[in-house]
Amino acid sequence: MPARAGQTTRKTRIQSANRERIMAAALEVFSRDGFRGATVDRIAETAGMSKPNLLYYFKGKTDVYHAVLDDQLDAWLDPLRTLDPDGDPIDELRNYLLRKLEMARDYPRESRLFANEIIRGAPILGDELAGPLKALVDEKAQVIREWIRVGRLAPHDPHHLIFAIWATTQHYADFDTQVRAVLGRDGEDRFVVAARFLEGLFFNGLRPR
Amino acid sequence: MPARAGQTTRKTRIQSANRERIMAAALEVFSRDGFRGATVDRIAETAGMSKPNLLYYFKGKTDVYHAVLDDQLDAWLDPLRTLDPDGDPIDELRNYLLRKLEMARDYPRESRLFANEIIRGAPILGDELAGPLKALVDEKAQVIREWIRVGRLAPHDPHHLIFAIWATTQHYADFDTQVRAVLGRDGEDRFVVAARFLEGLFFNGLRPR
Amino acid sequence: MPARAGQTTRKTRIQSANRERIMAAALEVFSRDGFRGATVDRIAETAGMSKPNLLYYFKGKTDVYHAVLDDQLDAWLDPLRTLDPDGDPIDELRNYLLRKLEMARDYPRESRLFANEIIRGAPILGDELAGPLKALVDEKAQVIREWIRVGRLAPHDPHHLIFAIWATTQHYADFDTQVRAVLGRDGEDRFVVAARFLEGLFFNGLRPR
Amino acid sequence: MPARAGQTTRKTRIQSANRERIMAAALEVFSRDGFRGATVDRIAETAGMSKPNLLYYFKGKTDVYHAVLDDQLDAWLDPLRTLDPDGDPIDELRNYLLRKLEMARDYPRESRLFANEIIRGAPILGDELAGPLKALVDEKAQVIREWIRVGRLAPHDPHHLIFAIWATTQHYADFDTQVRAVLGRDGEDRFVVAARFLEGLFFNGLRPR
DNA sequence: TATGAATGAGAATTCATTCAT
DNA sequence: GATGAATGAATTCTCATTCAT
Repeated sequence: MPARAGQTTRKTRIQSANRERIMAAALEVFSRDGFRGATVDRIAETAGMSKPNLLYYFKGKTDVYHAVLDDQLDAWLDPLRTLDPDGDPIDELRNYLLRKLEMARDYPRESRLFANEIIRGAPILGDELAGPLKALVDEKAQVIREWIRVGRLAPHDPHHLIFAIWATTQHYADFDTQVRAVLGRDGEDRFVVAARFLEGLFFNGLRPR
Repeated sequence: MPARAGQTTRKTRIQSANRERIMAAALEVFSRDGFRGATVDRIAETAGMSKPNLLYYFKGKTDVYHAVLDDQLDAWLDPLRTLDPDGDPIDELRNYLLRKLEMARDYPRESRLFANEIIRGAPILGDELAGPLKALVDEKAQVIREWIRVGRLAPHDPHHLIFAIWATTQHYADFDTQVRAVLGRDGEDRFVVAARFLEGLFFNGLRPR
Repeated sequence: MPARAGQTTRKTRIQSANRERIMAAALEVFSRDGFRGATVDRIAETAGMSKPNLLYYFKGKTDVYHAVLDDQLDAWLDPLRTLDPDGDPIDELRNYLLRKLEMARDYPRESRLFANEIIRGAPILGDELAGPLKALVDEKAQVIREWIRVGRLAPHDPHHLIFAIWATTQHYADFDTQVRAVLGRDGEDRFVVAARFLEGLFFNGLRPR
Repeated sequence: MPARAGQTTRKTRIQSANRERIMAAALEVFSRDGFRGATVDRIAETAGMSKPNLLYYFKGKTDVYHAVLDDQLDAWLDPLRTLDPDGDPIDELRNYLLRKLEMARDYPRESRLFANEIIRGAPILGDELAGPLKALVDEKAQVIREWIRVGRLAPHDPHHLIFAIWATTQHYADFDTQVRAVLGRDGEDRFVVAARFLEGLFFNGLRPR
């Protein structure tokens, strides 16, 4: 292997390793403090590097923020993409619901990152929402609509159904502080109860059958 | 009545009028920009007064923030308080749900104010959540539990039911940007559809009956 | 006199006094170090105030720079404006030349300020040059052209004549360091000699008559 | 020739080639942005090499600046050196004047480089001005003085005559922005008109003969 | 020689808060 | 009560220079 290739590889490794360290730190800080609340200093410190060195890898605070959002968006929307038109409607939606809940449990920072961004009015992600996200949701709404048409699902507005799944699951990440405060320290794991509850709510509703 | 008393009264009136102007402005600014993003300058400007004058009425930015949160909290929790143990369970919960949705429509700033606070980890409201809020929710959970016990409601975890109502309704305030982006400009008023959808979801569930 | 008026007056006085202090300091610093070389810190220090206080009066470094340029431009062009079409051509031009030389002697900072700006490509003053300045020069060029037409002045391009007057006089301000270095410490006051020389050069030329 | 020697030779060639590339880039950047406004990054980029590599050839920004000034100074003063005591005074001065004007046209960056340096107070070139430059000017002033003494030139201060030639010619490089703005887009080439004008001014003066 | 990586010292600007009247 | 003036503590970002290879 020629020296050049070796050099290039090592450089690239440091580059990507450092970019990843920064983005991990940025996820941590942005999700906790929001865009305005976050400081480059804190991100650099969290990433274990000097501020100017961080700015060697990213043009500025906004650039880092942008990169983190972009980096996470795909993974964040992945569960919805897997909703299979050919699967069993109840199974598909249950899986989606539970997978979203798992993500709220396992990736609360990502959830809060997006929550912060959207509450702010999505200054960065605005186009992404109106473009790719809307397209994806519209597509899946059509799937749900078809399921309803063939009588395999009770008739409900499909867009708002998706909103409801987002809202109820991400609530356990975004509003975790409140959930914990209200539930107190005792009792079963909140995510286990939440899973059971949401399944019951979504598929059977509150009215006794 | 002596002049002194009159003066005092007038001062008090100006005092409370100005405090209200400030808090209205602060609600506007804090809900839009978050705590860190908000500036005292902006609040003062929105309130139509000078910054030092604002700080004559409140000790500092945090103090204003505190006051606004406190001021709104009662009104914010009011709907839950009206949940009547002696009413019809379905009616009571429907009313609660719809009232919360109306509040998301009519008072989105309050919703975002609390959303921002809680996502940040409720640095100010922490005690309020673990104290009065938990007490209120526990009390109403007991009411729901009783309704379930007597078979007038399908068995679901009452705390998580309340979370679900909060999550699904406040979603239309906090994540309004995303909701609008996904729904696009056409179609029926989103709150009308949301009301119909949530009623259907909560009481009947997705499974065809 | 009502209290209001008194207050307003005092405020205005501090305001304008401080703005003047800042602009005097800025003239000093910008003319010495150029726009890039100047620092707000230095200007503030020279003005005897804190940096944030300076920024209370001006939006930023560029704003101060702008203000100083605007402030000086009028005075700087004043001599040219006084060129009187009805006066004696030789007298008028001699007066203009000598007045410009006096300004180079008495206001070298202003001269260098503009020199710096124009060498940089006149990023701020560009429009001013192509607009008002060009108009003024064109007008006076017409006057000179008329003097030539009636035979009271040897035929020379009037625009370039004005350039030559600018160049030769401002040279003693802008390139003072070089002038002093070349002339050394001894000898007659350089401005006295310059005045005599320029008068001789401009009106008689080098060729023996 | 041994391999070692060949290598050394090649290195030296690369060395001097790179030093020249750097200095060419530095001339470009320093003349445009001034010393403070110029960045090593920009010079390196313009030279097509990395910043650390540039700093391998020069100790620092100041060192590059120094080198460029030194490099250009000789060429810059060359026209004055050619002023021939034995030539025809009018011809000699005309040639000098026109050659300086050509240099302003063809090497405006060099002119601006020195202009910037001298306006700043010649922090680097100071000694050069008071030493070699003064000596050269004094020598040529003596030549001019002799021409005057024998009546072949009208009596004018020789130092200031040289200043006037510098000022009027370099004006077209240093203040090019202003010259263009005032002259507008139309009309004859400004250097052609300037040459004709300066010749007329310097040798005949403004007063009709 | 050459360069990717790293950093300390600024520099501009913002902002909560205080001072003085 | 009200406000113009003032400031210290950040905070973002730039840049000359050094390090390590």
